[in-house]
Amino acid sequence: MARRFRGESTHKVDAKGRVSIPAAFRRVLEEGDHDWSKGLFPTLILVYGGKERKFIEGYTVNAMANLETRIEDLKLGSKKRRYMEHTFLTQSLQVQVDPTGRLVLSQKLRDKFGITNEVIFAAAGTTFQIWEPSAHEDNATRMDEWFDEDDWLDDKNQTVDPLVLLDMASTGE
Amino acid sequence: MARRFRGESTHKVDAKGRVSIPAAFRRVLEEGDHDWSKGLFPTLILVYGGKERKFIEGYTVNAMANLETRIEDLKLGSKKRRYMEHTFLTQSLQVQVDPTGRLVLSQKLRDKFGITNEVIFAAAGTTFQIWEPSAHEDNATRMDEWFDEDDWLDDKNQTVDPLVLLDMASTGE
DNA sequence: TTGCGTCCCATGAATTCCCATGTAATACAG
DNA sequence: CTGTATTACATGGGAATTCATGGGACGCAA
Repeated sequence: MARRFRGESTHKVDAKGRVSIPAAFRRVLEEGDHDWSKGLFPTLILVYGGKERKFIEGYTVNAMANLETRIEDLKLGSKKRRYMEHTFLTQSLQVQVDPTGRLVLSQKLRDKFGITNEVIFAAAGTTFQIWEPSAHEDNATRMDEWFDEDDWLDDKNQTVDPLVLLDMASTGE
Repeated sequence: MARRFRGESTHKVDAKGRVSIPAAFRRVLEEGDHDWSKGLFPTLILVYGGKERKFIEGYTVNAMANLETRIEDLKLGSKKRRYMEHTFLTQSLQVQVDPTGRLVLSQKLRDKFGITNEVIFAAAGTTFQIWEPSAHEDNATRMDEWFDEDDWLDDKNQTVDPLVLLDMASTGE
């Protein structure tokens, strides 16, 4: 399995829409671009579709190729397929990391997500997400609330480690 | 089963955030990194997510691969899964042991856990934890209190050996 | 021309690399 | 078994490199 995106960090967006990609993410992008070799600058795909997705999603070219294959497995002309194509193909764009490790978010993209002068990069395994900071915070808050309000608490109502979620699933260790 | 982390020890954190990893832990990290071979420096994963987790958790790459597999067993797009991804993937980072057996805790990480010039490494079987010293002490105290205040006491209300906890297994936690 | 995107150069800060030292642990010779 | 040589560990400092970020110049298109 290929290397994964990990971690999160905040980056400045300048007047031209340029943003530095976290160095650690660049390594993953390089590994995930079969055309890449040392000295070159990797290509990646940004997906901005999906009404409820409040973030721009970044894919390595390989990961996107994979996703495309899966979409093509859907029945030709079906709603499902059309929808997936609309979300992940139509509303996406291919960009290349520039020599200083940045990518450019066009004005249109920035407007769509309310991005002004900062974004948060958040890793999510095979992809990463680019968030407008306050949207990201909302999301984190909602997650914590969900976890706190639910019933993973033990008898004495003490907080519990997130790992309990795994033990409710199946396969013991 | 692979070698386990054991014991605890205190280490200095220098101005650059460098900390020596206890030598015994390094052996485990080496064994737990399938890519490692003599002369190389093992990779490990640090997890810093989880609102109630007052420590940084260190995983061998193999242990983390294992955890990821279990996360992937959760239903795609489910809250549980999102939460686990957020906690263990987004809020984590991959680091490599350096030639002198150290790792680096970034300023951001140190700030988040209030780490200044010392940390405590505490083994926990398949993982280990890095604590800010006073947080570690608080935790030890709380654990003792939890044990004392609960009902593992026998008829005469005398303290009991922790091993009794094992014999309650069937009762659930 | 006026806004937008691309390319090139610049710079401070953070991070990594390389080398050094004292001390503790271990091996070895007598 | 005992003093000494050797290696392993924990820690520190400075130099070299990478990162994140900013600015100017140029070309293109509406």
